[in-house]
Amino acid sequence: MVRFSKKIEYSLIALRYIANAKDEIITAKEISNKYNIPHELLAKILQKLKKENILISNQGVNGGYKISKPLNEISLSELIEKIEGKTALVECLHTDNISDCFISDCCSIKDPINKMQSELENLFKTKMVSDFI
Amino acid sequence: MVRFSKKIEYSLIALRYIANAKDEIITAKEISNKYNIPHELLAKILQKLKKENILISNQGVNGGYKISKPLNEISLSELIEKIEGKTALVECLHTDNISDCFISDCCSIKDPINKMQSELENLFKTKMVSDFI
DNA sequence: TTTAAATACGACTATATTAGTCCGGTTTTA
DNA sequence: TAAAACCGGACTAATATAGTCGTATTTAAA
Repeated sequence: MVRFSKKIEYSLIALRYIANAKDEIITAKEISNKYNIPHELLAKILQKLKKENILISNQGVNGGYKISKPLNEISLSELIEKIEGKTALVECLHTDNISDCFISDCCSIKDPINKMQSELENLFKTKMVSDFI
Repeated sequence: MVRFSKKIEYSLIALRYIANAKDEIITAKEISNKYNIPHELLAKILQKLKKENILISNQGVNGGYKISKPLNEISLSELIEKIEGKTALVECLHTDNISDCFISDCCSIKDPINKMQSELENLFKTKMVSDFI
């Protein structure tokens, strides 16, 4: 019910590794070899992190990735959202279109779940990626 | 990444409904009709809740379910564990057999994730099912 | 004592999500 | 110009979740 996806797990591992290397450029291959992470999958994740401005990339031979900002400035919340997109605790919260939820009239559990949602989000906002190294 | 399963959602809806009915006996059919929840699925969930001593059941004609203890004595944590079983944030934490995790030597993210796990568990322990009605 | 309405239980199927692969590109350095 | 890296999208595989089906068993009432 609450579980990090592989993408998040691999992101944490990779970010830690790249950050530790300071300004040295790190290739996807190096990380995937070291941690036995499928190369193509990791490559995708790093590309995403680059697109989201968490990493900086160099193409071509001797290319690779560098960290673009300190890990204590990236919250778990931000990482999850950028990797997986926004998610909600229950489906009917996902869309603003409440009418999608055919039990909305009689279903009063929505509001408390909403509150729960914020509490979780707040918790994830206070956790920085740097806390996971 | 963090989302209630339908089972949890349906459990909350059903528990609330049954608890509100006080000592009146409620059938799975009544709830599934009212909230458009697949009957067989809800029935299974109620049977599980009975097995876990959250509900009391009567078989036969005029049978159904009653609540066995106040909802403010059932934590979200307990409900989730009883419905879905124990889960961990990342897979290698799931089993005690650390050696399963082939990156355990070099993967230092495990401990912080463990801590995160406890924080989430604590949060879920403080939330009672009664908070969701 | 039979029937109908309910729970009980396990096996099965369908759907959705997640994880991982493949392939054809582009960029860049040696 | 070749090799090594990133880039990107479509595809497949594996797993988890959601839902169905069939067959018992129990029990109240006709």
